[in-house]
Amino acid sequence: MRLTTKGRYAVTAMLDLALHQGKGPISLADISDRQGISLSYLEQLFAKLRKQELVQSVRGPGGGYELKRDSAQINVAQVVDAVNESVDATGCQQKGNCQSGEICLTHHLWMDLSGQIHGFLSGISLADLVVRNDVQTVAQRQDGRATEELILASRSS
Amino acid sequence: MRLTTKGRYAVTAMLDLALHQGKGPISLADISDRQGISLSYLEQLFAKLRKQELVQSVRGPGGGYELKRDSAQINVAQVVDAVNESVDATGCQQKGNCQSGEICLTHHLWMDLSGQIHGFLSGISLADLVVRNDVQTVAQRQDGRATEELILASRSS
DNA sequence: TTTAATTCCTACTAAATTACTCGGGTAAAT
DNA sequence: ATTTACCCGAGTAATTTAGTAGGAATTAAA
Repeated sequence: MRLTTKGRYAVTAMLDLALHQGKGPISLADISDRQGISLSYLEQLFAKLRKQELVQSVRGPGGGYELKRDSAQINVAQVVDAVNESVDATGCQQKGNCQSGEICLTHHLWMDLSGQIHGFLSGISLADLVVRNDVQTVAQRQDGRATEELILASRSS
Repeated sequence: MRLTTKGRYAVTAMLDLALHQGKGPISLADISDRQGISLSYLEQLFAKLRKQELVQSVRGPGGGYELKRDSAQINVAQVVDAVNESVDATGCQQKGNCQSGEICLTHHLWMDLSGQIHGFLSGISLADLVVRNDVQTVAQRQDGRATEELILASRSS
């Protein structure tokens, strides 16, 4: 079962994209600033997200990334799956060869858990997250700070 | 979120204990043979399980481990928690300081997921697992093989 | 047409974690 | 006494994560 910073970063970045939808492509530099994720690392994650056709890119100045589908059509499980291998709690990638070719004592338990997690995460779309109160609050804080930094930067120039 | 071989081994070993309950203490060597887990590694895991008072030990010849509580009173979440730090999907150990002291955009999502996983695993006791068909089948295979090996060993001596 | 912004791509690396091994203890039964 | 088993701490190889580095390709705008 892998659910580490990698998967969390991916979901966070995708949610950032969903929140700033309709303003043209969003650059990874913006996401990096807002979410505090290293730019190079974001590039690697978005390479995978693009392969899975969850985002599309626009190159050149003013370019960036956009969701390839509507935010209601992208769920959290898809995003995590795109960057991790899978939301899988078994040790055998569900093959059932966990104990020298045969299934181990707890194989079905981990299969059930995997199903549970996948069911939960696939039931939550980016659109669902966007309208959540806690997400709105944090997003406002992040956008506010970004604006603040812009003002500070323009003053000092 | 950590759910790796470590946690799976712990649950498997505890289930082995539950399956062979009432036959006196079970040695780690037996569990190692049946479940294909390194003996030394099992020792480390059982040190933690003992600290959490999930098992008790009997030293000396004929010794081993027994469940400290009834198998119905021990759930899978407790076992995983005993060896991993926790079944926690957040990156901040639920402290909410994920983004430079404040909560990150997806904090509540991972809190919810953690709750979901914990709820699922804490709803399954060792006793529940023991009576499952798939567990029974594998247990029979494992016990059968152990007996077979005994016969082969006695023949070659 | 140059410049700058941006994605794209590959390789490398530091830190952490996992999944062990090793070597010696300590307690208790025979 | 000897053996069986738990107990304990240190060390280690492999893997993964998280991130760096450097550059090439693309394209909008100056």
